[in-house]
Amino acid sequence: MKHEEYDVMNVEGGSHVKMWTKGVPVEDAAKKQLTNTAKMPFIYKHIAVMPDVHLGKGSTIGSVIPTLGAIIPAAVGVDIGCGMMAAKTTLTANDLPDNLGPLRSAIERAIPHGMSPKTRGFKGRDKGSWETPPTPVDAAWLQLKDEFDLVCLKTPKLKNTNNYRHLGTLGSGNHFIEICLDELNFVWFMLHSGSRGVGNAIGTHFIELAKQDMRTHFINLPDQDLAYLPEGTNHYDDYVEAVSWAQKFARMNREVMMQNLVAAVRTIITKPFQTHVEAVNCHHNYVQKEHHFGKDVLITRKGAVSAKAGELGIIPGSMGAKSFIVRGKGNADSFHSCSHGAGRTMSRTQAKKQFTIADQVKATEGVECRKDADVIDEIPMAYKDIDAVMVAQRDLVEVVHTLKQIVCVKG
DNA sequence: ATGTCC
Repeated sequence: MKHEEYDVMNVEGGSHVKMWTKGVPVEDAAKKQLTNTAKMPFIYKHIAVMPDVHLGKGSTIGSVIPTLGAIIPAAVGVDIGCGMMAAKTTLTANDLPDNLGPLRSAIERAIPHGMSPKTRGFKGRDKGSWETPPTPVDAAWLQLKDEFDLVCLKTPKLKNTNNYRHLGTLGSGNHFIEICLDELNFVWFMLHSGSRGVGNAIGTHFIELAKQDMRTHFINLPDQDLAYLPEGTNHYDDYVEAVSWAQKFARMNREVMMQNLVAAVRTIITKPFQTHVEAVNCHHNYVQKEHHFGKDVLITRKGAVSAKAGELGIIPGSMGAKSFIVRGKGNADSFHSCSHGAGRTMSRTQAKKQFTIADQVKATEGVECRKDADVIDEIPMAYKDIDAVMVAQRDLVEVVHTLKQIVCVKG
């Protein structure tokens, strides 16, 4: 008899919750949130929970929510299409300079990062968006522009975002750009970012519309952020179109950044090298139509990665910890999914209270990165043990490469 | 996560 690698939580009046969390801690508050989501009448089969699960807004981060006939915009959230991209190069550790500082500076100069204050003249400059977007941005925007005009008709505030000037920019928070070494000392480029201002505008617009629709139809919910859009309504159709465009923007955002990252590295390392020897570009915060157990359904992955049989994905560790390039095993019960990281064990506020700059310096030894007060919340000790997380999902993915970061740029 | 016109 096959040994099941997941635990099952039964929810009265709701669907099952299958949890790949053996050997990793799960907060009670996260279980409560999963129970609320499982009670929604349009959940298809069951909810799948990844080992990095933790409390989110409305529903947990680190979960896969299959739905039939409705969509929950707050489950996708505001950073629509957030995800990872990684590319292997022909460079090895020996090709890198001893001092990695100039390499980090070159990346910081080449790729806008941090917030984009809309007010012009704020502290004299706008770090987070392009003043004059370079050629790769124009080429990418040409593929997004026509649909952008259509989505603007349904999401008016989209016109007032940075949109074009945000394409190929990092953002802030836990978005980052890294140079890593794999187990054979090959150099990889890796980055984490999403759909910037446009996904935020689309996400907040439809989350608000869904909440309004619930009030109009007197539908009571255990949590306002489980407000949904039923299939067959205009709002549903408009959201599906808009969310899909934001996801396309996010994927291209990462591609453009990767192009500019490679160009920036070439200004420092003059030895010729090839890139994209292996390459992965995956969302971990998105919704799309997929086929599971014989039906076309909507799969919302909120902090989870697609892991079809043979499909490559990226599971980043925290700053100073290992990251993994993984290959999916096509596990049907997980709706072909895996975790999107280690998962937090404490809030950012708690981490800043509990740890010092000295702790962060020690934890990120050997990594060329910021070590100031503003990045203490990213300290590895605020995250679950990545090795335990990988063991808990061994029937979902296998590890192809183990990466260790040596340069990290944060927004 | 975004951006400070909520």
